[in-house]
Amino acid sequence: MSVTIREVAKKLNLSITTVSRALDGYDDVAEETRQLIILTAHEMGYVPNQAARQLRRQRSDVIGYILPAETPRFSDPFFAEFTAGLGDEASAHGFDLLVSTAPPGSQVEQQAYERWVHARKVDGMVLNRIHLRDWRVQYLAQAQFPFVTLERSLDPYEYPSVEVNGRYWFKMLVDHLVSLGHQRIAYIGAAPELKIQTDRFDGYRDGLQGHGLAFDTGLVIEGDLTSEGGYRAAERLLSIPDPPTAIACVDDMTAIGALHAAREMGWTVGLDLAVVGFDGIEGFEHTQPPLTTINQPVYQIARRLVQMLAARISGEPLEEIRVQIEPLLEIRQSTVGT
Amino acid sequence: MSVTIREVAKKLNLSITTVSRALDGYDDVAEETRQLIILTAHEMGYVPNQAARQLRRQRSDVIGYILPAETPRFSDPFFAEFTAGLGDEASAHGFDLLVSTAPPGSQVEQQAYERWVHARKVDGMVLNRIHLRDWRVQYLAQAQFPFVTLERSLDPYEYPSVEVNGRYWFKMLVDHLVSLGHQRIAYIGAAPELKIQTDRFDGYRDGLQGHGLAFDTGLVIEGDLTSEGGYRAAERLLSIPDPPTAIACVDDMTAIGALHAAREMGWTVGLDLAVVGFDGIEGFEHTQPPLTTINQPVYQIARRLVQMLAARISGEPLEEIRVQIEPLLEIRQSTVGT
DNA sequence: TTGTAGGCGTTATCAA
DNA sequence: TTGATAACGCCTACAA
Repeated sequence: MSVTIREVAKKLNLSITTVSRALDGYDDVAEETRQLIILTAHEMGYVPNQAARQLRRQRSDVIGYILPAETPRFSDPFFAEFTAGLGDEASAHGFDLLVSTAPPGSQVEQQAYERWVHARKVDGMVLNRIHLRDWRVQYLAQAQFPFVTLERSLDPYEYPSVEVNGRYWFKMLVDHLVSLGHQRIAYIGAAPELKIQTDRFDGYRDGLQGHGLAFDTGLVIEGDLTSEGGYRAAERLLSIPDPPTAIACVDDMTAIGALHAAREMGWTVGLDLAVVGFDGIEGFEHTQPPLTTINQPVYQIARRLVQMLAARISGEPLEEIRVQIEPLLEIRQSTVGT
Repeated sequence: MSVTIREVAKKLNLSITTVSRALDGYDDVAEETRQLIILTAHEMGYVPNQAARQLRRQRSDVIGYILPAETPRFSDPFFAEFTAGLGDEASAHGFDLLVSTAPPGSQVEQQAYERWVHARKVDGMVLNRIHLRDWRVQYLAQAQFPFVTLERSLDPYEYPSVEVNGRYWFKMLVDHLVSLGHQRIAYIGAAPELKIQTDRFDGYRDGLQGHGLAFDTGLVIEGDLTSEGGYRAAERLLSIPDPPTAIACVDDMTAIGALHAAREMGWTVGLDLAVVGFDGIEGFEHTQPPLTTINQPVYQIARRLVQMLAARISGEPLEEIRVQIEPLLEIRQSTVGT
């Protein structure tokens, strides 16, 4: 076993109280004593036991993130970039990051939240892929447990969040497509209970309506936020008698799949077909062809979330509780191919 | 605060012992009592406090991974895929994954190891980017703390690891290049203390020697395993009077940078210049042009490591302590462009 | 089959 | 400035 505070105290003929306080930097320990303690503790290789400290102080200095995915995929670039931001900013605040993965709405997910939140394994949680009505938000809000979210549910609670106006910016994408002359614009979406789906789909319809274009349910397909889903959906869309000239995808992963399908079916994306995504995932500017998208700074958003969470945990007031992030319309060759 | 075992016991007029045992599935509790306890505990929303349990049982059910990077980048595809494997397999064994990031050899790194290992925040550690002599390996081995590594240091300890024969497979890359007629083959490497650098560089020289090609120090540059490093190195290599016709890169990220630099300088990679990488990072088959590389299953490797670590932690014997993984030579257009 | 009690290693209260 | 001592919540001999 490791060396305990008791052993350090015994060696110095001091009480554990004094040792503890010296090490924690209280000012009611004689400077001389403090130096001696610090030195000896270091020499003996003393490191405070985290479990004991945690039990006593009622906090863990850990924040948690449970990746909401059917099949656990940290390697999805969105999650990778998001997790990166969480990890980096957490370190900066003296927190460690505990991660896991669970299918949304599953038993596993509930148990994970219980184990972490209720059992105090973490001091705060980060959520994304929020649902219109989200049990996680309800659970955490009711438990009065610190948490932050990317996007907000409709549940009426006060909690810090970062948002991007998906409706407004998706409309921008449609505007862009229309300005290029497109009239038949398809939409590949996601599960209807997801906040981003609702928002972006609304933006899609706003866009059509704004230009007097008819809304055609035959041009709307539900994907699953993976490239496979995008692939299958695009395959279907491009096989109908009167195929669309443009495909607007709810996110970049979906768009990648659509690009892939289109290429395989002999279309030249950027010329006879336009494809757009939403997210601005790093690295996706190198797809073939480069993808037109709404670029939101995922990494920065994650860091911002952790900053807010840290403030929440330490009880500091937040200047802004609902942060609005402005993304950028990034026009690339998937819509304006040479 | 959350509800404690004591409150459950009080409510049922039972001792906490009985409650504890019933919940932990011991068989010396009357079936009737057990059912009642389980029901009430659930109703009251009781979840055992992790800190207390951890303090008592002397384990945390957490495994740790500290990302060895100068600047914290979880979004580097290698780390993303690696972390993905760790997280997924950890879940499967009932472990959570604690992640952080620290510059190799830094104070921060040492402190992180102390905090996690010595202070028992984790039950085991996963290491990669191993050095020829690696203080982490020495530290953990001497502390008799469970850990596993991707690649092995030369330190003489017994510990589970997964390896890929970098020397052998890098030679395969060179063989491939030579078979295409290349005579001036450059090498962009990494810091010399890294095991992968030594191995792969040895393979590079083996390759040259095997074909009677001279080793030219002017064609060797040290990169840093980032695409920026690869970019700068390739820029220099392609600016010398008698530039190489092929560039072999120590890893895929470096190769991406090299591709980028070459393209910007007007070379057509695959035709007037060949570029190869090493790692087989998922998604890099879509670079422009697709990258010839040694494809090692990073995700699978990570999972295997966690399996071994889990066995180590629970004290189960390991059938194999040094696992050798066979990667694949993946020939793509960066060497055989159309 | 159930209960009592000690201790895991800290921190914090209070007294000296 | 320092020291006894009581929690924190749980598990587990051991006793009943």
